[in-house]
Amino acid sequence: MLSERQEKILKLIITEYIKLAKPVGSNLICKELKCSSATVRNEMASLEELGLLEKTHTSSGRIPSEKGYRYYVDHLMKPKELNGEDMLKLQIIFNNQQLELADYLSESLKLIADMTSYTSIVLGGTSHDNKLKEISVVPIDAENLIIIVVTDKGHVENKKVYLKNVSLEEIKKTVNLINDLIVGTPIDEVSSKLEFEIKPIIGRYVKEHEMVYNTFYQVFKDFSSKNVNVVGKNNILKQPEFNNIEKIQNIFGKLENQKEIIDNITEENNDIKIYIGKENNLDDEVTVIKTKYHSKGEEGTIAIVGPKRMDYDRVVTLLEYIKENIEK
Amino acid sequence: MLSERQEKILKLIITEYIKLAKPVGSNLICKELKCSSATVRNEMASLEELGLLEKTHTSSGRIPSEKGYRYYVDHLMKPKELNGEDMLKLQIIFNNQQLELADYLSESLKLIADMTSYTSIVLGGTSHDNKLKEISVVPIDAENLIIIVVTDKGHVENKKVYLKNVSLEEIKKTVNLINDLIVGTPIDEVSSKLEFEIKPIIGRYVKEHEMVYNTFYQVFKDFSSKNVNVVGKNNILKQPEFNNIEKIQNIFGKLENQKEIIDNITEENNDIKIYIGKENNLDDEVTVIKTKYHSKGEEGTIAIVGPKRMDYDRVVTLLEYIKENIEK
DNA sequence: ATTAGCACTTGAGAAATATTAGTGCTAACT
DNA sequence: AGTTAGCACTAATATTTCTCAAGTGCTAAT
Repeated sequence: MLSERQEKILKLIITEYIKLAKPVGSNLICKELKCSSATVRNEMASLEELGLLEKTHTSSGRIPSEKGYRYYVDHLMKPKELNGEDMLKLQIIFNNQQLELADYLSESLKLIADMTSYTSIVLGGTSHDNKLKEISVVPIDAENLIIIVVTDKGHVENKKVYLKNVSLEEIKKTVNLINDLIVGTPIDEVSSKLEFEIKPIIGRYVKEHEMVYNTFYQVFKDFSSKNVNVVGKNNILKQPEFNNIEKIQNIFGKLENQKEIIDNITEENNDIKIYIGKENNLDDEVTVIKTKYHSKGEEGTIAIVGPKRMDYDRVVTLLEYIKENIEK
Repeated sequence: MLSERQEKILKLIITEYIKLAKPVGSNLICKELKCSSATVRNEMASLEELGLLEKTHTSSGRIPSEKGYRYYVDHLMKPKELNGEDMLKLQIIFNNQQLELADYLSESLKLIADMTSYTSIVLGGTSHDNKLKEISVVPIDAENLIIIVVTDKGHVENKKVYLKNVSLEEIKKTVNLINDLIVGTPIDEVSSKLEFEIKPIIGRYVKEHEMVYNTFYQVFKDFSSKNVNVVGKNNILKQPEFNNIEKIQNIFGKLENQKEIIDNITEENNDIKIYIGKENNLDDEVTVIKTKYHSKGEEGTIAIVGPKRMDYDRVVTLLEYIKENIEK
C-alpha cells in the first residue's frame, strides 16, 4: 500500500510528465510538497522499487511506468468536471436536433480529436447484427444498374454492376425473389441462403441466370459493416513520442488496416475502459480509451488513441459525456 | 541548346539520382562516358550555370534542379515499354470482366501505389455533371428511414433520417413529387428547384411539411461527389526525402484535406501531365503526374504523387496503360 | 578541346571535453 | 525514526577538435 505522500508524489510526477513529456526530478516535486528533495528522492526510489516509476538512465528524473499509469487511473484519478469550453463546443453538436446517430458520433469525435490532438475512432455495429431489410435496383442505362442493399439497422450499401443481355424484367424478378425469400436474414448468412434458395429456382425466371446469380452473390459478398471511421490520424505526428519514422510507420500501418482496427478496438464493455501500452493489442506505444455505446438498437465502439502519456482525466470525461448524450 | 554530350550527362545524373537519392559525382559519369572526369566536371559546371543542376554544398556531387527534371521529361525521357511484371499484374485486374469502372480504377491504382511506393489518387467526376436519376425511401421503423439518391452517372448517396409524426404515406407522396418534378435536374441545381417547385406545394400533401422539406433539403445539401480516393499515403514515409516530421505533417495534412485535393489535383487535360515541385499546387517537395480519364460519360482524374526524384518513365507508362484500358 | 594534377572545401564521423541535471548514499539533525 | 544537507558520481547532451573521404575548380600541359 502506498502512503499518502507516495501517492501525492506519483500523481505529481504523472501529471507533470503528461504536461511536458520530460522526466521529472526531485526538485520540482519538493517545491510542491513541503519537504526536501532528499526525502522525495527516497520516496521515488521506493516507488521505483514497486515498479510504478522508471528512469530513462541512471541519473535521470523519473517517468511513469505502465504500472504507474495503471495505478494512477485506478486510484488517483478523480472524475473531473467537463471543462466549460469543451462542453460548450460539444453542446453545439448535440443541440442540433436534425442529426442522425452516425452524425453525432462522427462530429463529436472529430471535435475531440481536434481538441485533444489525439486520434479518435468510431466503429459501427458488426454486420452479423444486421438483417437484410430490402434490396432495390435502379437502372442507369441498358446495361448498367445499381443494386442497393438496406439492412434493418439502416446500413446501406450499393454497387454499380454491368449486366449484358439481361432484361430489366428479369432483374426485377430476381429482386422480388430475394425480397420475398431472403429478407430478414442476417447479412452474413445471406450468401448461403442465396445459394440454397435462389440459385436452384432462378433459372425458371431468368435466361442468363448464372451471370445474374453471380452478380448478386458478389454484391452480398462485398457487403461489410465498414463503419470504421478514424479521425485525426495526423495528430499522432504532433506527439513527441512519435518522433521517428519507424514508429510512425508502425502505428499508421495499423490505423490504416480496417481489419486490425475492428479486431483490436471493438469493445464489449459498457464502461469506459482504459488500455495502457501492452494492455492494448494495437501498439505498445499508445493508450486506448474506449467504450461500447448503444443507441436505439445500434451499437458500436468509440475510442480515443493517444500516447501513454495521455490526458486521462480529460479524455475519460469527454467520452463519458458523449456516451451519455448518444444514449439519451 | 545542349550538346549531345551534355544531354547524356544530364540524363545519367538524373537517372542515377532517381535510383539512389545521392548526389552524383563526376567519376561515376566518366565511367559511363569515354572521357575524363575533368571534362565531365566542366560540362557539369555549364549545366549548373544553365540552372539544370544543383549542388548541395560546394564540394558535393550534383543533383537535378526542378528545371533539370523538366528538361528531362520534356526532351530526354523516351517512352518506355511497360515492364513485363507490371503489365501482368495490371492485366489480371483488367481481364476481370465483372468489374465496374470504379473498381478498375481503385484496384489498378492501389496496385500502382504498391508497386512504386508512391501515392495514388482517383478523383471521380464532379457533381455538376450528375443529374438526379431517382430518389427512393426505405423505412426502417416508425420514425427512422433511409433516403437514397441515385444520379444518372450511377453515383449513389444515402442518409438515414429521423422523422417524427410523419406518416409513411406522406413521405411517399413527397418522394413521388420529387421524382415527378425534379428528376433530370443537375445535382447542384436540385436545392433551388426544391425550394421553388416543391416547397410551395408540399403543404397540400403533407402535414408537417416544413420538417419534411427541411429533411430532404438537407439530404441534397450533403450530396457531394466525394469520390476522392487516396491510396498508399503511408508510402510517403518510405521516401528518403520525407525524413523529417515537419515535411510529413505538411504533405499528410494536404492529402487528408478533400477540398485541397479536389482543388489541386483535378486535371482538365487529356494527356499525361507532369507537375514538378513548384509547378504543382500541392507541395513543393513532390511531383504530381496525372491525367483526365473518360469512360462512358464518366470522367475524372487519376494521379500519382511521389518525390520529385520520381521514376518518371515508369509512372508515365503505367498511367498511360491504365488510361488506355479504362477508356476502351 | 581534353585531361592530369593538385589545392581546396565540405560534410560526416569519431574522439575528447565540458556542462548539466539529476541521482544515491552517508552522516548529521530534529 | 524520519528528514535533510552535502557530496561524489553518472549519463545524456552539447561543443570542440580532428581526421577522412568525396568531390570540386582551376591551372598548365597535351
